[in-house]
Amino acid sequence: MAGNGNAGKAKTVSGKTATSKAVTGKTGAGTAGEAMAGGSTLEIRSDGTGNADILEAAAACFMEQGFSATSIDDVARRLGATKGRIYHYYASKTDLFFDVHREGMDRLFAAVETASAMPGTAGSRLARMLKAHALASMENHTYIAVVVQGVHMHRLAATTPAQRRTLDAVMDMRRRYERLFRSMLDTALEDGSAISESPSLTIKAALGAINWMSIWYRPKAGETAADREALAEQIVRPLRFGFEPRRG
Amino acid sequence: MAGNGNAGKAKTVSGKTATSKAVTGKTGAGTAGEAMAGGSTLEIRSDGTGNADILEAAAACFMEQGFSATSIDDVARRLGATKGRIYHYYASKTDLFFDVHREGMDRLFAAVETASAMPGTAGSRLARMLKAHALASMENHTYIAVVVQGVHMHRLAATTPAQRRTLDAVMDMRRRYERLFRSMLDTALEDGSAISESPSLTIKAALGAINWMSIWYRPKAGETAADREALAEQIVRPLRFGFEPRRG
DNA sequence: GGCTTACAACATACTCGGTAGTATGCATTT
DNA sequence: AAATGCATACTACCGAGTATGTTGTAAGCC
Repeated sequence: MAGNGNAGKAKTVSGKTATSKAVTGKTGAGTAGEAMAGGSTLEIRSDGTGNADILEAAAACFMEQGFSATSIDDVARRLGATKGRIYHYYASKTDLFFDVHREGMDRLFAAVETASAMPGTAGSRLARMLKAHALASMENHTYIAVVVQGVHMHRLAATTPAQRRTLDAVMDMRRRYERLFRSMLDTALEDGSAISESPSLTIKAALGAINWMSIWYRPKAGETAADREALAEQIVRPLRFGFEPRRG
Repeated sequence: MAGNGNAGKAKTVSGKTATSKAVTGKTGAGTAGEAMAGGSTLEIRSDGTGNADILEAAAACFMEQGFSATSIDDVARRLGATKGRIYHYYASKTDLFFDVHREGMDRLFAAVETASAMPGTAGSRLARMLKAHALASMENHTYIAVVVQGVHMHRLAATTPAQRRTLDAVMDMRRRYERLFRSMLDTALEDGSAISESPSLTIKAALGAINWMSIWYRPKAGETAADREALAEQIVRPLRFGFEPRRG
């Protein structure tokens, strides 16, 4: 029963001893301990028609009220639906949250990896990545707000058994993401296109400055892509050059 | 009844139509619209013997689990006490949260205002303030984690009537705090001890980078004051000089 | 200095609304 | 006719706030 090849419809489940719907590892026979890129341990429906709306509504609710203050009924209400619809796709509120988180991370990865493949010195590529990160954070700010919240989810959802696994996968995703920036900085340090006394903290400072946008940034009415572009540029500039005047 | 000079014991209350304990504005007859530094609209006991422990426990719980996931019983359990003790001093969970928030802001103000009074160019004083902010954030990281959460409290606790006032006071405190940095940067821009194309975003980036520490920073076992000093220095440095190499 | 009174500083016991999760019903599609 | 894609109805529990009881202690009185 568990592990049949039916890849058409898999409810997002985490733990539980239930009989029919407990499907923890789905895509093929995943050996425990795998950490594939992009595909976490939890899974959604294949065609994202129904879920996209749910994800969108959930992301908005989680952003506005936070995880625990958001009720499933809140999400359903925003959808113009009821709990039944949500629980048809997700086994628990936590699973829903993690799926929003995963979606957000996916979008970040896509944006930043594209930027990292651009030509130029490692230093300028790092700047591009930071700008891409800022831009993606603005364009998907509801999802990214959830991603930010997810950092705190260390002990919170550690209740269910295999739910812990999905959380580990999410945490791993975060680490890999930060490593993307870190390794680019290391390259830049080697070829002299960047300087840093403590690369780890330099990255944390830069990413922190941008992630903090999820606190204060809200899209203005009539905001254009050019506006966001300018904003991203202006938030990255002080990180590149600092506020100390340059002489020479 | 309301507004008597009894400054010895005032329960922290926000709204409510209750008879005996509704004391919203206490220190003298505060005209509505005042924005005094340090003294918010809500108030605690004068001698902080009993509350200090409550604040400490509450800050720890709020940091670990967040506001809405923390129950009053959680705080009481950490205190080795019961609800009764907490509700003896605070009228609601929200009031408790705001008091932790206020305490955190008070400590930040104290640290940064001291730093801003130091000699040197405006640019170097700004750097000192940022470092002081980082240091205070580490030394009071439980409280500061609550302060960070407080940013999201816009719509959340807007339920009770006069509770809204205390929230406004808190928000005002935050703005004044950021303005401390902003005006110092403006001074530095005038005398040429700092550069910035967009002062507002430069401040947001710098403060964001440091505030983000409340996400990843946790005191190590056996950590010394010198360790924190070094950490503060290393987090501020990239903000001053950037990661782009300086020529000349 | 004893006695009482009153209040502070809690603990205990209870209410009651909200919420996660479940069970089931029902229409539509395949 | 079987499964999908929901909605409706129900349960069980947790948690905020309240009401009330209990103990220590300082104050007033003689």
